[in-house]
Amino acid sequence: MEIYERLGNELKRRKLRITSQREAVLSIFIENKGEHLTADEVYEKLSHKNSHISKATIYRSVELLREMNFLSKINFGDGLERYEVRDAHTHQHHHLICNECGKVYEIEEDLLDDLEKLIGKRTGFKIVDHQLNFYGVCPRCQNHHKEEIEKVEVQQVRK
Amino acid sequence: MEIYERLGNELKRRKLRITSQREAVLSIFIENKGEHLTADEVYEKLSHKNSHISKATIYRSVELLREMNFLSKINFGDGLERYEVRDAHTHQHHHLICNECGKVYEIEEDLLDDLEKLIGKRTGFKIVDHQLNFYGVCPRCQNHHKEEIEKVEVQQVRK
DNA sequence: CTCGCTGCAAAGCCTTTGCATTCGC
DNA sequence: GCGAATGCAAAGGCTTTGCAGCGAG
Repeated sequence: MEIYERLGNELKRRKLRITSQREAVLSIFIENKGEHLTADEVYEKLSHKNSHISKATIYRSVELLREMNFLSKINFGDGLERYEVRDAHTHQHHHLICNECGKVYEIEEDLLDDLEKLIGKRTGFKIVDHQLNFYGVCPRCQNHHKEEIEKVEVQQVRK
Repeated sequence: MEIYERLGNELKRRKLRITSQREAVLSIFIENKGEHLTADEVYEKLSHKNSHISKATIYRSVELLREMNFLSKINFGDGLERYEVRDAHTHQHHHLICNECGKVYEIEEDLLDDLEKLIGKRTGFKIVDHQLNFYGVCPRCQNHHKEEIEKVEVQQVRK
């Protein structure tokens, strides 16, 4: 089923209204699949499309879309709340965050399905979602370090 | 090695100063192992010990302690930055968060050591940390749901 | 004695809220 | 037309920052 149709159905089911703003906010996430957008970034992207929706409405919409499972909330520890489309048909994916440059890489496969089931069984939790972040230093930043060390060594040799 | 000694050494190594405030902040985490404290909670716990340290200093200290790997920063999606002691000798643990009551449970074992190594090898990242959160409904809240449903059914039968 | 650290208050930023107006149904 | 949703501006809450004074080395 098409996603905007699903949105309409879900809103009806909850006796909420189908508004252009709600559809527009969802459209930004669909057009930017794979990005982890903050409310402010959604606002900017909408502005560029000459669609002026107030920030208050964006905050209200992303939270609603999350409750209806169209979006996932993610957090990379930078103090901002981010959201991304949640596609029921694809696997969950995870994030690899570089502590130095802040860049976020994605790991496409979901390696935690079995783990999730196991933990659910063992704890009695009805688990509906998980979020896994790895933190480290990406290859690029590792190379920069090496270069700096080499520079220092060269300078010491020159002394 | 004792942890305050490690703190002193690490501060010296970085040519920073050993202050009573830094030790006091770390002490709160040691005395509250297993809790996930916000800056404000640290402030409150210090006040109860008649140790009045300004919030600014607490924010600066927890961030420094994190950089030095004495603390881990964790985020449960409630808009607050939390920290907990990071014990090099014990395994990492994960969090199980109830979407209804907000309670956080801990899963003691670390199931991701191998996964971390695998991903490091495959991506070239030098991974130093990971954070895994599961979200769902805890057994207690599931029971409340059942009771509510039963209530409704009983009322319907009575009609 | 020097320079880093702290405390205080103010500023900054992201997010939420109150309320009048608009608009879906 | 009714009640929900939006927009605006203001408020709220957590965190950071500037700067004077203090204190570790």
